[in-house]
Amino acid sequence: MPAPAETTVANLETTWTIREIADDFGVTHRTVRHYEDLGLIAPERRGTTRVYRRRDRTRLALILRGKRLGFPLEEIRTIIDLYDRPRGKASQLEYVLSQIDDRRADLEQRRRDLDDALLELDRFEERCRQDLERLR
Amino acid sequence: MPAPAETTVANLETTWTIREIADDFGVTHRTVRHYEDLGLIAPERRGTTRVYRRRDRTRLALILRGKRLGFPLEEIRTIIDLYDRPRGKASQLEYVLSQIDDRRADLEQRRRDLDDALLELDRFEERCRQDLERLR
DNA sequence: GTATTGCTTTACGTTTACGTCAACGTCAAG
DNA sequence: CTTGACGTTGACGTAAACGTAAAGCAATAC
Repeated sequence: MPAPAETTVANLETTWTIREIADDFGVTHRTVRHYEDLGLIAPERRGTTRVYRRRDRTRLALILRGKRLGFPLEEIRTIIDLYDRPRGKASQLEYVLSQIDDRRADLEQRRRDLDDALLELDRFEERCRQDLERLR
Repeated sequence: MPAPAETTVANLETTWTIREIADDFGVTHRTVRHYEDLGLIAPERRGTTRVYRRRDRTRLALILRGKRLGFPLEEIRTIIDLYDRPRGKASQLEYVLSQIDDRRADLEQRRRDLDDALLELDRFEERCRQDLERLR
């Protein structure tokens, strides 16, 4: 009988170098370090070398998705901070919940824009297809 | 009996100054001129003064929506060009249709990202509400 | 041992998307 | 007729998001 606990531990303790995660996510190491400069990720150090773990990968994925959505890095940082912020007291939780509402409003505006753009694209394609039909 | 044709013509011929459309869309006149420098809009001139018409407003709306979606201005220009490109011949229409597919793929990726982000936000809010509940 | 490879920091360069003067033309109001 | 109010064209400034080049340490490869 194998010991899944051990492999789980091994997975959790798997580490990556800066070049490795950069390659994995299709960015340059310079980009990763830039995110660190801005405080979006904070890898451990073994001596002077950066050591990246699973949680760093999760963060990087969050950052890159935020970028695909067109958010500036500073705003992405506030989002990450929001997710990471300690929320032991009720007042802190209330604040976090209000922030969540703000973010949701933003995302839903984007979704409206996106759906509009897709609808327009559909109509435009339809017109093009009809034009093409008429040429035959 | 009123003459709707006249009011239609009047509407179509309504013009605006740079400051007016800028204010209407919540941007500065500098921004509008910047878009003109990049070839995203091309207002008429009465002498040296820019004269904006309905189609310029439509374009500006397109540009600003593109920006809210996080597209760079150069990419927005290619999109506008796509919509405006002459497509008399079949080969041109074929090309436009292929471009449409590319754009749709892009937009749908964004929608996936957006839906993921909204789902995460929902789950996070749920956790926060439960934490808040436990404090009572 | 030295050469290569990969990590590090420091620092300046670049592109995008405008902001911010400066200097000038023009037209209606006082 | 001059004073605003708005228009125009440069030209330079700036913030964000990295790119790039210089120079150094550290471990493995030969």
